[in-house]
Amino acid sequence: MDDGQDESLFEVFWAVARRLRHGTRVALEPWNVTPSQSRAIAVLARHGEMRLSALAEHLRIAPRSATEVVDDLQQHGLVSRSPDPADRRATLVTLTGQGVATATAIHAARAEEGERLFAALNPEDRAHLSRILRILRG
Amino acid sequence: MDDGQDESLFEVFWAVARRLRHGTRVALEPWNVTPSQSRAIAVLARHGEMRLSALAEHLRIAPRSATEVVDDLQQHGLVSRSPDPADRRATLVTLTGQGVATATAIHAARAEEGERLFAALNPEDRAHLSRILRILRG
DNA sequence: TCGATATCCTGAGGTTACCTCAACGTGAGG
DNA sequence: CCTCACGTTGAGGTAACCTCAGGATATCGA
Repeated sequence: MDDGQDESLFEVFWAVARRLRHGTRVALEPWNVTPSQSRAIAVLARHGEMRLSALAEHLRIAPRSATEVVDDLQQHGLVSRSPDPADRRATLVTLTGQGVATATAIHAARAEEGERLFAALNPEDRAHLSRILRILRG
Repeated sequence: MDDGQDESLFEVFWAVARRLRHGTRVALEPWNVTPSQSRAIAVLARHGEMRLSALAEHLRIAPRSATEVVDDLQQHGLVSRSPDPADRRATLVTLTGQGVATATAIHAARAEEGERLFAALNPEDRAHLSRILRILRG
């Protein structure tokens, strides 16, 4: 068996990830967007207006599923559809003003949540963690 | 904007978590158990025979949902139901021999997957990471 | 220029993993 | 022994994905 040092790198990492996930979920509540909606908003905020199919690719979901996510966001007034002038088969998805506002608010809330968790570390450990995670990210 | 150092502790952590999750999913494929089934098996392997309701509590799902997970596992021959002699309203869920074997195999596969990811670190960084994660776990 | 073929989106309907609500059998205290 | 609580399950719902098929549009080869 493991002596408890080894077994844990995996387990402990998961435990911390769970804390972070939980915190994020709570932080997202005020905007009542679902996680998948929030992912879509983040993609649009980062890359700007794009086709439904491109959004699907970014989210790694089927195009048909992106249609549904966009339907929901549109109903909440966070995105708008418009025909792509370059290809009338395609529809472009764009963040509305409210969508942009929501995107930045969510981003800030997430950052703050991370901040809150990582606040337990002294600067030196933060530097260590940052460096090590970048190695692991590959 | 952030200078890329701060923004990332959160983001980079997620990226690593995603890698770990993906790797685990792949590592679990050979046993074709779903993630929720694997969680249930892990709980039973760790704590032994228990009531459906207790299992539900450990998994943080509704008792009714635990029924379904156990149905699936039973159909795959990994657990068995038996009436609780102490309270005939309750049913006890027990890992079968095959269930125990699957549990240990999955545990080993997960550990190996973690090993594979964390192998990129030298012993010193592993120690750092382990220590820091334990702080964050709280 | 025009037909064959490919691409983009969406309607219809399925799956998975959860949920709530109500009912049935059983236990326990007054 | 009667009421009330508890453990489990049937019925039915939801969210977020999926595939398949079809209509509209683009593109390419002859």
